Amino acid sequence: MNDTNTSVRACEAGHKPAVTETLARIGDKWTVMVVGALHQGPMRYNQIRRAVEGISQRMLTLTLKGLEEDGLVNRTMYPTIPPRVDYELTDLGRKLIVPLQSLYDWAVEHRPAMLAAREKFAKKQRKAALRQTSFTAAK
Amino acid sequence: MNDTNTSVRACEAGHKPAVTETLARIGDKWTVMVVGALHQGPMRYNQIRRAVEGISQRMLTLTLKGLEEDGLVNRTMYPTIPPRVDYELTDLGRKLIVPLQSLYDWAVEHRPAMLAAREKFAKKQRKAALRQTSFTAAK
DNA sequence: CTGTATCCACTAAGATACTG
DNA sequence: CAGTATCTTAGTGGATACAG
Repeated sequence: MNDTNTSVRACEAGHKPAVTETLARIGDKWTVMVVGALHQGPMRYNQIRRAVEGISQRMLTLTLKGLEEDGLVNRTMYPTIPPRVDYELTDLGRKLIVPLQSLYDWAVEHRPAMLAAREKFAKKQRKAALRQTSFTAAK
Repeated sequence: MNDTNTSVRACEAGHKPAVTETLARIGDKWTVMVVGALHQGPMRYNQIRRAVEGISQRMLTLTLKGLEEDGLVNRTMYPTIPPRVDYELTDLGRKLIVPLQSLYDWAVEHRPAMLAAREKFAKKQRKAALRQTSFTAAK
């Protein structure tokens, strides 16, 4: 979501910046959730807000602006009273769903393994901590 | 990288937390780059550091610890002098490369479109800004 | 060589209040 | 309804120094 000042010079090799930069946008937590919500069709501001449930106005506005800037969503404003603004995925945005979906699938499929690994890791850490205490016990 | 306190209750529908949580880990900038570097095979600490080029010791250590905790990389320590520590992707980590790759491909393929969209957006913003100045001119 | 610990700057994000 | 503005806080990340 930030400018490309700090992120870009982080890596110089080849076209890796492309991934980094792109991931910085679409890998963002709120971005993913908003795109996910919008997947179902065009939505209004407060509809998205309710769908995502937990996002603040600020973050929703920023996220939508970023997505619009990158041509991933289309913003249509009806200057009626009360005002009405629709957001919908562009072609580009819809294409993004594909890799996002595969990431989603990976997450769903391998989350048990990750949780198990974390359990196991925690146990190893406890044993290591115990070994430490026996050294530092006196103090 | 944070705990699941703020993130989880953000969405309530189905198993969406899985994505959120997982994305928080693997969508991280450094995580992606480290996994990418490790893709080529087992590497030592400073090898990774040089490969990623731009990562600080702190972030590399934190990233590796997170990856190890989630069972994505394997850490092998040889208590020799000087010490030597190898990191390599686990099976789980190698599987992660697949969706990551599709995201990478998406980034490479559609980055031009995104950049173009950003250009176009900037122009629209400039016009809007000009309209503003004519209103606020006096002040 | 492979880390850990401390300090510091920055900014991202939430809460709140206000505008068109 | 759809935002914008501002304040405050918590976390991220870098630099440096030091330890095993």
